[in-house]
Amino acid sequence: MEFLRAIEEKWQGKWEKAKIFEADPDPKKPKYFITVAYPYPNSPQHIGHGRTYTLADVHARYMRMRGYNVLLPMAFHYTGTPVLAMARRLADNDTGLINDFINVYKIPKEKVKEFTDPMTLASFFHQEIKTGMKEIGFSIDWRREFTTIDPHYNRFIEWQFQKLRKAGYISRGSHPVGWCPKDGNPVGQHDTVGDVEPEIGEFTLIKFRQNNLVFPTATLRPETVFGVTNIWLNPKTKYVKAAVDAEQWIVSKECVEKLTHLNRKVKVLETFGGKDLIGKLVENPATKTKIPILPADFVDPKNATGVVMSVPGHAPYDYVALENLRKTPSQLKEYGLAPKTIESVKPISLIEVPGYSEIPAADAVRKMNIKEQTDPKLEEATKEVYRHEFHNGIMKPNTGKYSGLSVNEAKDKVKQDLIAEGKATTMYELLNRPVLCRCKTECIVKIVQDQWFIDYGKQEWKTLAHKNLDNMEILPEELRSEFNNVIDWLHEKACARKSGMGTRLPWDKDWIIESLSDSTIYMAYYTIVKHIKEHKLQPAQLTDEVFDYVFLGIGKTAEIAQKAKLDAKIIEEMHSEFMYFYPLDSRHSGRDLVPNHLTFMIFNHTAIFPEKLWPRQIATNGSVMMEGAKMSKSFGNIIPLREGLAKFGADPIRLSVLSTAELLQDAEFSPAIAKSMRERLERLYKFASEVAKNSRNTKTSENSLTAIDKWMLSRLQEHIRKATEAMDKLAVRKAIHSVLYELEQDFQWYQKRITAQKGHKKSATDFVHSQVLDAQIRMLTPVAPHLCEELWKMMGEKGFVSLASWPTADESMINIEAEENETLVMDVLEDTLNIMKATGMTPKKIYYYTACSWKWKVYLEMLEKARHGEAKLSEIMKELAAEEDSKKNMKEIANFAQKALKEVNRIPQDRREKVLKMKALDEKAAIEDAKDLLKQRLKAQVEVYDEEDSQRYDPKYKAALSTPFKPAIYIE
RNA sequence: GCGGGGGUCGCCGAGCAUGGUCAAAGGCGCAGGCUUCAGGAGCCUGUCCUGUAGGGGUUCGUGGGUUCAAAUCCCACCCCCCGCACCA
Repeated sequence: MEFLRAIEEKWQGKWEKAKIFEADPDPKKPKYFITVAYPYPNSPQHIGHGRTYTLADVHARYMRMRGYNVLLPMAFHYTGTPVLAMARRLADNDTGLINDFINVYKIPKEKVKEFTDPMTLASFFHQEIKTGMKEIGFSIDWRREFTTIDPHYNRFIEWQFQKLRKAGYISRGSHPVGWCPKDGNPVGQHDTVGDVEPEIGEFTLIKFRQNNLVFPTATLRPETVFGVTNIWLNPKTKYVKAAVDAEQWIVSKECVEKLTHLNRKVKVLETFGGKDLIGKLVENPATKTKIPILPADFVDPKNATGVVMSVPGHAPYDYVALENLRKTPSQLKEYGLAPKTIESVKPISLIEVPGYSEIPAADAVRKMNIKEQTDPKLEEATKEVYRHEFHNGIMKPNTGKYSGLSVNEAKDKVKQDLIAEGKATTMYELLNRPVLCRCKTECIVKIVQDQWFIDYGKQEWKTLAHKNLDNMEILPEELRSEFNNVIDWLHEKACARKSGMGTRLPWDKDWIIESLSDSTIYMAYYTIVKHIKEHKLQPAQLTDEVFDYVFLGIGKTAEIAQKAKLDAKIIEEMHSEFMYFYPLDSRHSGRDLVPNHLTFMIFNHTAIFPEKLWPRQIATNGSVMMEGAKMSKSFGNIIPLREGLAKFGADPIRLSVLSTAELLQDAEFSPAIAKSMRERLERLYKFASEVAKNSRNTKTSENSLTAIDKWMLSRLQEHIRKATEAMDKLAVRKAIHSVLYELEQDFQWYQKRITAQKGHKKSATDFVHSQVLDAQIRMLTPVAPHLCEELWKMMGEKGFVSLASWPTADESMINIEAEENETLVMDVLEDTLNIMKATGMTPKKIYYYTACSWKWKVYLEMLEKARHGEAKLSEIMKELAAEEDSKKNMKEIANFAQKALKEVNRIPQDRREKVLKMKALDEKAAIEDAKDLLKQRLKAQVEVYDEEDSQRYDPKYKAALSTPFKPAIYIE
């Protein structure tokens, strides 16, 4: 362990000193520009974060070895509420959080106290994260580092927003948000107790009237207005009569504040108990019928208006409440209701649903055996009825012009019509209430006025975004359809808030641009920030005109430079560096950013840059699981990255997060995995040391290589090919498997073979070893760069392996025959073992009989036929019969052909081609060659004969059973 | 609801895009053996059923279909996970 850490530190030092990851424009080299979503410095990074960044680094390192001038920069996202919220929670003495900081992150108590200041907190974690990134060996060009609250960056964002505004993509309006009335702030998921997302829904308020008095019943199913039999009020709670805009409404007392937040003018005129209104009649605006107001305890005054229309035919709650009322005459009496009033209230059926009776609500209630209106099962019953009615329900004739429509269609039509006729209005309400703010106050819905939006809903903009996406590579490709959907769905996105850190809207300084909106095109900023720092430019010098020229080539440099009090040369330099590195070749992030940041990036690029500068690739990855649970702060199961590095080493951690899962999947991490990775690397190191000792100056001429050497080298090419193909798709797991495990398997077979083989030349072995190791080290470098640098040096190579080239498969070393021979040996061994198992024999001597030449000839002819479709026995027999020399043993041939044909027809096409290319195999020689190994593994004597060998020992006449690729076997 | 991903031999998990070499990689677990003073670990062998000759049978969520041939292609259904915003 100490040893690995020492290596890491050593090479990180060397890289930094040699500045090998600092990328400047180089016209002689193709460039490759990779960025990863910059981190929020509000807590230390953990191993989960490490995955995304490591993947990006591996990508960068791979492309560098493929000969590209790779730029991988990094910055820090101070914008918005994450940093602020963290500081505030600490200031509020959130003990859980403070404990995490002290115990999990091992931050000194004294230091944590200082974190109530957001800037102190941010800059501390900024450095912490940066150090971690260095310790894990990311190949970042640190000269380009910045934060999103740097005044220069603010200028850049201002420029971006002016551009968006001029393009007509900024709009303003009001929209509903979850809101804490006490804090006076919008609440999102992370602001609520239990991290619940406030779900905002739109209720339809249908205006039942009593003369001029409006009873706004809140419903999510306006189409059922035709089945209303009564209105429910909660008799035990307070209601008010209030002037709402130009009308007089009856609503629950609790509703008043909500209406105010929804921008209605509300003035309470009178307060009274719900029971005071029981028994009064109101008119249904849709049917003009007069219906009574009845009492129901299930009515929640906190939900919407607290006034509810009753549709007992289709709403289980209403059905049960009505039944309850009917059965308790005492209640009727209490509220002065005549039994006759109740008797006349009968469920009305207005929707026809297959599988249900006239009264679906009654069916559901009976099925679930619900007796009381307070039964929680009613929730489920309601959902069930609704689900069926929504999908399969048809409106009945008693719904007038909606008759025959599906519920699905009628729902919206009824709503729109009622609103248009002034018989209804709408009200936002939380669907999953109660939602509690962290301050324990119940949240409500507020309509925020004059909110600024980026209008991703614009059709022509969507078209551009689709165009970009269509020409982009998406890794993994499976997510493309999700991007397509997100582009279609997005609409106005609130882009500024009144609090937090960041850039102020240039035209309305009260607002601060929020973090998902100031992080959409910043990749461009990396290409110029180097110059800003180098020349110590002032923010004021970065005028909109300067940016226009640098990024878009608009204007004349001399004029711009003069106005900005800036050297024209610097503007040119920035422009050409931008033009060199842009467009962005690859964008990395966690897959959770697909529906927001990544898609915003696409949109904003298309809005601001010409098509040739749009991003070319997006690569996303899943998260890291720790013992089955997602690694995240709230679960308390995190391992801070730096702690992991100290414990397991950088290369093992890199390997761990990338080798256990492919892009889309979540990766499993555990100390055991990290440990086994470390051991795997240590074994490689040990082996490499051995090889290094032996293979200095290994120069072996090709002709001293034996079959098994050629086999190993041939296999090596296949592994190189596979690893390269995998890396091109960022299937790092696959690549690692190919390089580390599959290659290793072949290599172990090779070792077994040469160990068993008497007199295998050492020079050949050394040559093969060094070939394998050379390729293996190169291919492992992107994932385990530290160890590989060390091995590289050990192998006597000069310079950095980080800058060496990725190996390419050498076609000339691919040896089909050697591979087929070896496959034969493996098959023969396996078959023999199988026979031993089936018979329970312990063999003394084993005889193999390889197929004779005519069998091969027939076999190959069949293959040739099969190449152009299925080979037919009759055809082949005819042809064979025509041939002179085969006439003598037609019966034998027919026998064999029948068996072989079955084989031939199920061989895949590419293997057929291979076999045809190399013709008959010298099976006898192949087995002879592996005789030492076979003897050793089978613990028996081994003899090989050609089946037609007259000298053969064959007491059981097995030889005739041989077929190509399947020698006959006799064991005694 | 809308959208996305997924259901593989005890468990985890490849393979499915380009159907055949798939009873289906690898790891874990389990069983036996070797090694070690011991502990850990390492190595080897086995691990669907069945068979005294390399074979046969039944498997890849469920049910159909296409094909000489399907874990792999098509259709329907069931189940699980994730996202739906002003919040990163």
